[in-house]
Amino acid sequence: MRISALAAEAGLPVATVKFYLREGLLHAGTATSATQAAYDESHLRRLRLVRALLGPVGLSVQQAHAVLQLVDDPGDDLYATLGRAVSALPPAAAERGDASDPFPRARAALAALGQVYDPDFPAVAQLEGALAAAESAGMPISAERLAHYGRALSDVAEFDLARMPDEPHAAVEYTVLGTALYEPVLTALRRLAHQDAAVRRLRGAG
Amino acid sequence: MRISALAAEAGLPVATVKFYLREGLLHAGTATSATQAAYDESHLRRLRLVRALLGPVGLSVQQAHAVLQLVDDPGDDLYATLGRAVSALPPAAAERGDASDPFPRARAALAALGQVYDPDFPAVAQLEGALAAAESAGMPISAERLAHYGRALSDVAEFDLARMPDEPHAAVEYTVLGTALYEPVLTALRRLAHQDAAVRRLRGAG
DNA sequence: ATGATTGGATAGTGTTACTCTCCAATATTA
DNA sequence: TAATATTGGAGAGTAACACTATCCAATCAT
Repeated sequence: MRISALAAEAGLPVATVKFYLREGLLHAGTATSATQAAYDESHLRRLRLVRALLGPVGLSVQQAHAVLQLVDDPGDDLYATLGRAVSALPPAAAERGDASDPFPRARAALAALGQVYDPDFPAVAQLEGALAAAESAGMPISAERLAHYGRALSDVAEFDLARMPDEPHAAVEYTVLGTALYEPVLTALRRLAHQDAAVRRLRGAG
Repeated sequence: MRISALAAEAGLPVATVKFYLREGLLHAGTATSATQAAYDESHLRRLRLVRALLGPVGLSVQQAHAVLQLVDDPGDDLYATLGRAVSALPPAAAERGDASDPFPRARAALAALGQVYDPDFPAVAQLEGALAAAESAGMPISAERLAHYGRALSDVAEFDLARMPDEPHAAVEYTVLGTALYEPVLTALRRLAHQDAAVRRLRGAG
């Protein structure tokens, strides 16, 4: 398969495929001569993944590159790799404040939930940022709400973890792509559940 | 309070505050002369909200404008206003396909969950887009997983709905800002719950 | 043999979210 | 009151981003 066929199958302009090659989002084809290379199914699959990450998931090219690199070759330390990979995904995290207690809101929240607090895990900074944003926007999150949310999402996490593959490479792919691809599903489902509940409530009232 | 004081309190350059005024994200101050205007607490609160929407929540200026306009004056139809407001938030939705069945994946998913399917509600298109992205990236979402996620988020929705104010204006503000500000909290909590579950699992194994 | 296509490089485009500069009118300070 | 600073408003400029277009000599297809 040459580049024009690849681009056509993926539904992209050739120029865009070349751009992804240059940016390292897509591995090069096998050269068959000085001015020709062959592409296969793996390139097509990768292109579809790239499009999903750049489009619906909303990653930048840089973020997608970071994520794909970790999926392609995860290091020895599975735990650290997962942390790094997930930190490449939006939303943006808070900067760490006071050195002795960099993420006070997140620390308190996790303590209340009875969960591990590790300031080096990037999602902690994300939680801090999200809590701080809600607070500064005048809609702070109550402990009660946090507890409720935490319970619901622990439930989701248990489900996901139970289905995580054992083999490290597959585990990283599952975790990273699962986070990137399934989070939008979760937010859409939340909104729809809201709508559903609202409709039932209006019906009951009307 | 003049513009320089307002900007200083909000921690923003004066030029940026002027930019928000131009873009309609911030209401004008009350003019005290041809070249002076006074700003008050309401402007400061609004600036904090705008920063939260543009920063951690990740809205574009356009999206933030749309959201704020609906919060500022919601129409008569509460249900339609909420739909419109939430549709202004990311992630991007799928385009509707075949006219007779524009969102097949979302329709099937909602049927399985026993929830209302209304193709005009924008979150349906978001769900379709997210499901399609996962599928085309090679990680389709099983019915089992969807059911599990749906249950967990219905739980979240029930909690939120029970706390929704009765007065229409307040209800729109609660729903829209709640969605914008609390969704990042939910995704952060999901990631942390994963980490927590993973740590416990590694500990158990090691 | 001849026209089209390729990989590779470089430059250009449209969008977004600011940021800078300028202005005459007004405030503040000396 | 004179000198200096700041204001609201408008327009142009900028940096990052994700492509997109153009060009080239080498090669392929017919």
